Formats: sequence, structure tokens, C-alpha cells
Amino acid sequence: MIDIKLLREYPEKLRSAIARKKFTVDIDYILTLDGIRRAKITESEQARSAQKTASQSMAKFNKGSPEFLEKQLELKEVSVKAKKLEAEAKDADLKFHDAFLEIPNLPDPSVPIGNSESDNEVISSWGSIDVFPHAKPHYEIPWFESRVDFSRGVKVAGAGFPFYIGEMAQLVRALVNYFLESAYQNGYEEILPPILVNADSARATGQLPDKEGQMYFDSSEGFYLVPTAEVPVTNFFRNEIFSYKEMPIYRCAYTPCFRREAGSWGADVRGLNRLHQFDKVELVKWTQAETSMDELEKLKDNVENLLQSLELPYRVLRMCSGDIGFPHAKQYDIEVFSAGQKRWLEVSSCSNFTDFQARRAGIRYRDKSGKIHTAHTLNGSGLAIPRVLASILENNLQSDGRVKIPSVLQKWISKEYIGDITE
RNA sequence: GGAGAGAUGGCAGAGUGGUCGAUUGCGGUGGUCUUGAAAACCAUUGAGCCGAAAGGUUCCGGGGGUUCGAAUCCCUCUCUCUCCGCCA
Repeated sequence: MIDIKLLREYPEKLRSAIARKKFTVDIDYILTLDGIRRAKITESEQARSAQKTASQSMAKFNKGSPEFLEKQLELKEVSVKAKKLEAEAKDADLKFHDAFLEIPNLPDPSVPIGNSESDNEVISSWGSIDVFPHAKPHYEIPWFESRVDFSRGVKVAGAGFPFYIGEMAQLVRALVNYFLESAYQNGYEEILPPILVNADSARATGQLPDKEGQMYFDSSEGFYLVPTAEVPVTNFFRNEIFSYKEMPIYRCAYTPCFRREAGSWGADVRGLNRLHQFDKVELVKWTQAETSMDELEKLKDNVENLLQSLELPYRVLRMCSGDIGFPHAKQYDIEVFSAGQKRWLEVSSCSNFTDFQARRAGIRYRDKSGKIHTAHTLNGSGLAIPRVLASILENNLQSDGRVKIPSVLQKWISKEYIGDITE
């Protein structure tokens, strides 16, 4: 939800920003609804005020006295009128609000203007992407199928729900541990959130109504399975006001993530590239308005350091206006190179939502003078496990078929190599 | 799952139809005093919406109803606590 002042005072600015984002919103219509709403509210409140004043004078009369009965009759009419106007005002407010919620967040001025994926800017890259002769996609490594069991996953759950077995399960656990520990070193406090959330939470972070079909839904209780830890973690402070002294707040969380991926099930989904359930460590920040862009850079640096320490080649994309999401003001995508598939795989998306999510979620802070402001929220994956796993398997594949384990993970998986080459 | 009790401001806790957005205590903030601090004392201290402002209006778990008037009465949902049952 944007600042309503932008709509009222700078509709042209808003129009052009929305156009840059490739969204279509009828600003004139929303402005009209705002006008109606304001008029109705004023009218209704005046009626209510008159009613209250008159009603208070009732207290003076004895119940049942002629004056009382006369006045009561008179006030009945006033009351009916006030209720009618109140209902109209409520209706107008609801109509406006629904339309207003359709306005996306504005792209930051530093976001390159573009229409699609192809206009994203590669702003940096790290590591070598020279392809070695024995490189192959991870799903073609001979022992892969026996260690990440998709077919039994289909039997037990469905497509996109693999079993990780033995060394691969250990490797997933090692990555989760490593990412959480790194986050801790960088000042993020670890939390373990619920992985089912209610509709209010999904709405506050912007998953509803936009991405309703992408979440698994439990209709018996009204729960959504989290598509990312962002949802429960950001909502932790929903409808709360904190002091500027407490900010910025850094938190990290590991959760499984569940995505229906409706409509995107086609090419490029082999192996670990796209799953219905996957593990991810998420980094979340709550900041004051002035510092959020700096905090985004720091967040991105934290994520880059993870990939460097894993010795995986990657590149950083500054996402263009047409490709950043509905609630985003600025977004970096970080893609790891997968030597076997010879593709870039997105393993992290670092975003500044400015005040957009926080306004929906009612997350605010008091500055030095006691004035209340909407907080800024940010988040970034640090990191999504399956694609990192795919990249480790492909980039670290030895000519004998084994896979070298990055040294930073050996604290949790005390092996230099994995992979049963007798298979 | 069964029976009962309850949900009020950052927290604790009054208020059971008529100036109640709400007594009071704690906490917070500012001040006096002090070399500094503590204590004490004084003052101040919820949020949303409409409005240029003055001011108005809404909010006592959520939703609905009764009434001229609801924190207070009724219905309903959610949650919490106690006891019983079941159980990782």
C-alpha cells in the first residue's frame, strides 16, 4: 500500500511510476473513489455528531416523562439517518480501499527502466564460468537419482517433493546450518517461525490477493503453507510500533517453502531446479526510512559473501522496472552458475519494499521527537538450498564422478567428497 | 473432544445502559532536587480516519444485533486460562 498523499498530490508521478512497472491501474477512477469516500465520511460524521449531542440531552429527562417520549421519537429519526449515512460511508471507504490496494509500490529512481527480464542489468559477477569437459547436469550424475529420490517422492506425496537420502540429506542440513550461522555472524537473530499462516499475514506481505493460486491452502482451518519465511517473519511485528532505538532489526529464519508453481511446470524443471517444497534461509530487516537503501546494499553483500565462501560463480542483476514485483521498490537477483546445465540459477532475491509492506502490515516506529513513521521492510534469500545444491554438484563434480564439498561446510559434513562412484 | 471462566490502553487492573477514550498503579518521556545517580516530587504519556486549522469521528478480542444512547445487554466467531479425556 502506497502513501495516500502520493495519490492525492502527485497523481502524474504515480501514473508514470506505475507505467514503468508495467502495471495498469486507473488512477482517475481511484481518485474519484477517494473524493466520494471523503465526502461520505464528512457527511456521516456530521450526522453522528448531531445525534450524539441530542442523545446526551436525553439523560436529563426522567424515563417515561412526556418530554422524554417526545424527544425519543424525534431522535429515532436522527438515528436512522445517521446509520444510513454511516453505512454509505463504510461502503465508499471499502470500495476505495479495494481499488487503492491494487496500486503497486513505486520503483526506486535507481531502478533501470525496462520491460522484461531481458532488460535487467548485470552489475557484477564473481568466479570463473569456464566449463570443464566432464561437466554434466546434476540430474545426470549416475548416483544422483539414488540420493535424491523423486520417484518415491511421487509415490508418497507428488511431483516436486523429493526425498533426500544419506549424504544429500546431510548436505542439505549442512547448508541450512552454515547459512544460519553466517547470518548470526552478520547480526541476524535466528527465529523458527510457524510455517502455516493465516490470511491476514499473507495479505500484509502482499501474497494475497496477487499470488493466491501459488500457495497451498488448508480450507478446513484457513491456513496457507508459507511460500517463503518472509511471510511469518515479516508479520512478527504486524500492528506494532517500535522505537527508532531498536532499529534496524535483523532476523533470519530457516523454513521449508511450499509453492504450487501453477502454470510454470514445463521446461527447466528437471532435478532440483524447481520444486514444490524446498528449504531456504531467509534474511529480514526492519529499518528506518532513511537507511533502507543502504541496508539493501549490505543485505546483498551478505548474500554475495555466502556464494564466495562456497566458491560458486555468480552474478548480480539489478532488476528492471518491468521485472520487479508488485510490492518491490528495488530488487537484486543473484544467480549462481551451474556448470553442467550451463545456466544461471536464481538462488536469491534481495529486495527493499520501502514502506509498502509495512503500511499494509501496520509496522511503524517512533523517531527521536516521538513522531510515528511507517517502517521499511527488506528481505533476501540467504540462500535457497536446492539450486545451491545443484550448483555445488555441477561445479564441484570431479572427473571420477565424486563431488567435492566446499570447505566451509565441513564443520557439519566431515567429508571432503561425496558420491558413491560404484553405482 | 467435554465442562467452566475470561478477553479493557506498553503491562497490571477498575468500570455492568447516559459527557467513558475510559479510575488507578506500574512502566515511558520531560522537569525540579543532586557533583552524578537513585529516591522523592511535579508535569506529561494510545492509535486510525476526516479536516488547512479549530475541531470532529471511530476503536474496550473480531463480526452482527437491540436501544434515542453500548466497554456495559443479546447473538456469533476467534483466542486464552482452569479441570477432565486423548496425545508427540
